[in-house]
Amino acid sequence: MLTSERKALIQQILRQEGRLVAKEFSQKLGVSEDTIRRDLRELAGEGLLLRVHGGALPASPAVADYESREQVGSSAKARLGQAAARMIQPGQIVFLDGGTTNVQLARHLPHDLKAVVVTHSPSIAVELVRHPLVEVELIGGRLFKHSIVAVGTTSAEAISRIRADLFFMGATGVHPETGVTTGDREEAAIKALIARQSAETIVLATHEKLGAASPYQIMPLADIGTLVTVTGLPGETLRPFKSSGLTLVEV
Amino acid sequence: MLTSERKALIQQILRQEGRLVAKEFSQKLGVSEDTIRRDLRELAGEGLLLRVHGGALPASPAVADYESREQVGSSAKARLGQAAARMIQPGQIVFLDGGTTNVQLARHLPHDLKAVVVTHSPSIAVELVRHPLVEVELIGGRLFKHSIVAVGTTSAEAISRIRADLFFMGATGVHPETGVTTGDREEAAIKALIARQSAETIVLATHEKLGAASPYQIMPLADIGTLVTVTGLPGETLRPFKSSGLTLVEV
DNA sequence: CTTGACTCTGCACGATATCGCACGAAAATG
DNA sequence: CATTTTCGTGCGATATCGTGCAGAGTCAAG
Repeated sequence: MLTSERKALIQQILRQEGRLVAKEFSQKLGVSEDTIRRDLRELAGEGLLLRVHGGALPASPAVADYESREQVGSSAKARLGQAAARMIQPGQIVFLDGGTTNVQLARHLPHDLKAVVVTHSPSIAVELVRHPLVEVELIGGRLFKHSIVAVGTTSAEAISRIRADLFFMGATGVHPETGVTTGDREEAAIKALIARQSAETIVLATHEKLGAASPYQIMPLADIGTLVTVTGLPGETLRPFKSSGLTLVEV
Repeated sequence: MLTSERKALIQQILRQEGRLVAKEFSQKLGVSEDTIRRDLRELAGEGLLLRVHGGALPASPAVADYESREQVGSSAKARLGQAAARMIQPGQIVFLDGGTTNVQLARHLPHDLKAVVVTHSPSIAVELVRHPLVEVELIGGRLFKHSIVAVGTTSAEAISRIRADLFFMGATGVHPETGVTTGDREEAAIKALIARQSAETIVLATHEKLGAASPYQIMPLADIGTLVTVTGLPGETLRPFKSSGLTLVEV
């Protein structure tokens, strides 16, 4: 049994049964527990499963994950969201991507702002119910549960019929070389499509995303119009972004 | 049973039933009370639940949940939702309408149920993120904020491309003469369309909706397949429904 | 063929986590 | 106030974890 075969089997079992006990599995395969534990550790390192005491669980697109992300740097995200909300002019058509930062944006939209918000995120849509003057256009499609956004051809088709003034994009990595990246291929494609349909693309990035890279590229750095980030970052972190031609906003 | 599984189960039970008794739960799982208490303490430490003497309560009841708790008959809605959830067979394609009762339905879907859920309600979509085996298809369109559902031609077009086995419909009035009614014209039209695309339409109605009528008719009573309502209603209220040919389920 | 670098695996061992039990404190109950 | 239930903590037994290390196998260069 090859290591990669074993790892593939582990993931298959997690998908089918929703859990895996290290001891039990090692006996079933006739290898030592250590080997299994090593596999589990490595897969967990790649984010492909959730390591727990005694075994592993699927890297659930589950809510625990999403909620924990919501709390990471929440004050910074709130600041970013607030600043971004002020960039919207009355009457504009704005596309809001999913993600916790954009939820903050939605939450901080001025109450007297009249605008049209297009989104493929049901979380954003629910958030905007409170804003009486904002008209919400929901993009449908297959729900990608990890990010809680609609993806797939249905979404792509709906998006291609819309032209927006601004697009507030979420991303898991913003890097001078690899550009703007995210963790899912299909999500990356959808984000790129939305950007093509929008006059200007604005990326909100907390400090831990600057200089980070994820597997799938959405677009090169040069295609972003504006990058909004927090103040107080070291000059060497920001220099490559400043020199790449985009507008850098620190809040 | 892994520790983290137990903790996940605790949170699920709190979402579904709104409370958990330590002693009772420990017996159900066959572990000591101490273990459960430890779990509860740790989860409470992370702010994931509210520790109370004898057990635990949900930490931050979700908005829909909170609202339904304040209304009369919240437990009735939960009961209806629970009963409706059991009517779904594995592998079926189910259309879920918006509304608080259907949120309860989504929350009570069996955790091991593999099915496809189609919905034009972003609230339902967000709720279903927790169900790893349920594939969610989101219908897009203009958001009608009062009911938090997507409506309009975009939605209609998307709906017309889908055929579902079951449709769980929400309504504000169910009356022997005026049929099933709701408060918005466009919403009524969308509901009627979904019903046409579905093999069977099931209406969940709490007691205050039976015999009530709203301005816009969705469909006559005869076009409903099943009406699910609570037990203990007077015979004269139910008689006209029983004689109209639909299946009446009391839970 | 030999050698050396590399990977995979299993074992040993100390560190950590989990769990049930015991006991006194605190809270609910009547 | 007395009784009962529940709670929190300390403790020991057991399970699980991570790491260091050594043996076996692979592979390519010499």
